[in-house]
Amino acid sequence: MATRGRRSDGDHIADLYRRIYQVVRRIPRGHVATYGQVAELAGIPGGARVAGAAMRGCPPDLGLPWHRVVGKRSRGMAKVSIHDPVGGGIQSSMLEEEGVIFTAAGSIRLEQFGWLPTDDRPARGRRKRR
DNA sequence: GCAATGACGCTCT
DNA sequence: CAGAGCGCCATTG
Repeated sequence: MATRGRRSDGDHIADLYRRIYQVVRRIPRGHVATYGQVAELAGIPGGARVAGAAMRGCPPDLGLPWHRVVGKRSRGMAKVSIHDPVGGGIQSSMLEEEGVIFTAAGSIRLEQFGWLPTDDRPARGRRKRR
């Protein structure tokens, strides 16, 4: 599928999607990232929609923390963009459980819970111990 | 290969 | 701060 038809059997999902899942997986608990951020880190600048499409078909087998991915509504403010009333409720509950606080309007302050992809990579071989 | 769709993003009103 | 419109990218039919 997907015009490239490389992997005939199994196939599953495009390698690009896999990269997106990998990015979502590295989001620290208690923080949230936007689709645009995930897409850019995955190698798709401006492909926020693609990240969403990938999340929509997120395989539960990977235990992907998709609930940490939110839609950037305004500068410094994000909100759950899931169209599913049930899934959206689950995501809010999960985030709240992780310590994320929602405003009265149901938005999240990125300046407080926004994930900053900077600290990662101790370089000196010193692995960060979680 | 073209047309339509979508868990988005930014700007203007 | 909230709502509506247009644009961007990849997948699917």
